[in-house]
Amino acid sequence: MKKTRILLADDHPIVAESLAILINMMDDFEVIGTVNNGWEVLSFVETNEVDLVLSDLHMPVMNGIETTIRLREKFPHIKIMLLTMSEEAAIIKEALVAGIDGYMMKNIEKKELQNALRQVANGQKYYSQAVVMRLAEVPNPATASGKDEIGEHIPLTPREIEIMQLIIQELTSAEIAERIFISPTTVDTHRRNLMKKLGVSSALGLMKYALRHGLVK
Amino acid sequence: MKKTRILLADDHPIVAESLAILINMMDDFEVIGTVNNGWEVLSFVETNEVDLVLSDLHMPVMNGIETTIRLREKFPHIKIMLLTMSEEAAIIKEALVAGIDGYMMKNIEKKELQNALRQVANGQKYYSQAVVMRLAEVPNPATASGKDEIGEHIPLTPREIEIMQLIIQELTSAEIAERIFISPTTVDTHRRNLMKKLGVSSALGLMKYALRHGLVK
DNA sequence: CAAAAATTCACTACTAGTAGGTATTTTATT
DNA sequence: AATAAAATACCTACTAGTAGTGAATTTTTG
Repeated sequence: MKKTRILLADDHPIVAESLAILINMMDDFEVIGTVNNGWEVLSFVETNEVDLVLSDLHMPVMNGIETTIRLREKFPHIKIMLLTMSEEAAIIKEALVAGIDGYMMKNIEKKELQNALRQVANGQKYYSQAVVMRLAEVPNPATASGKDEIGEHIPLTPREIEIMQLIIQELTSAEIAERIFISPTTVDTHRRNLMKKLGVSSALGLMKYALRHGLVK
Repeated sequence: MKKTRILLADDHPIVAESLAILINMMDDFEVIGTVNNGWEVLSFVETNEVDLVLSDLHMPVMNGIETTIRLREKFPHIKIMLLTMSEEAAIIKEALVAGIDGYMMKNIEKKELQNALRQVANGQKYYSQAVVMRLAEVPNPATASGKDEIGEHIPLTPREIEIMQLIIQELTSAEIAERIFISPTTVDTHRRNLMKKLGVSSALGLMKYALRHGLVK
């Protein structure tokens, strides 16, 4: 089986070297070169057969995104992954628009890196959890704080969920009763039980809860 | 090597069946059961050794997110992946908050599914490209149709917007009046004008409009 | 089977919201 | 200054939702 030929781009020699060692330990990849910036990437691929570029985002002469865009123009078949310290959403989005094949944080483990490389070499995309979390504006469970905004989970019965969804569809209690063949007073009972359980005092409160907990789209 | 035991949850039998066949063709996974909704997931895992739940998002009795939350409480070791048609950012975010291990569109290929399953079974997370693209608010090059369901834009006055936001915060007309130093009857007038303008007939309708048009977060 | 949970229904009472109409004052625009 | 748009305010009337309590029945669970 032919090894995937990787070009490393990083302005920190130590990082590049250790990455090269790590990758060369994998038996389906080989690092065929390391360069220090985007310009060198472009000139390297002119004269060498490269399958995948694994690049840092921040580089002195030409950064990873700029490099991606230019590489895409002349060598659309070459895969490009960014390996970076930055988690800024704006930057991640730029990279995605530029057509990046993968985006990872530098704190990943060997195994994950291998998976990521395989996936991208295979024509798929790869984005690490931290990237997705940042885009979703969800605090990274590993990195930070602890409590999240969703609040505790309160168990609702199937019937309650059903009725809540109908309430949110703006049906009146009478209409709900007709729809599911129960008495209007029963609907009101469920309604009150729901509000009491969830600690809200109106249909709006129910809707907010439902939205936060994915009970409705 | 022990196979990873997978439980499928999907309310469409055809989907579940074909998925089961597909997965059973992989030699490191086996489908040990298929169920139709979230409740059945919860009862199934009570009596069976399940390593990974591969679930649809939209299910009649209990949807994928709700299921995730409840499963996390009692069986934190079980991996959960959502396989769905929905690409709505809000839903994806809910799923992430709920602690989902993977999120994929239903249009993926076998190979990608296998990668995803391996990755998650291995303790990592997996998110398909469409998911990340949606979160980044980048139009998916593959899917990208264009128009979305936002509907026409109706001009609201600043005061109306202000009052609508207060309504959505679940303040009563009296409270709103007190807050912004006008008469309760005036608040009611704005309220009615809003509903008439937007063609809705309740505060819930107002909230839905506000959500669709980004007037509230 | 027995206990617990869920679902069902009814009664009363109160209140906030919905619906319609009308009218004055203030602010913005030409 | 004149007109249009927005914001203000009140009236009546009706209705749907909110709140408390109590209880019977069915389903689920141990």
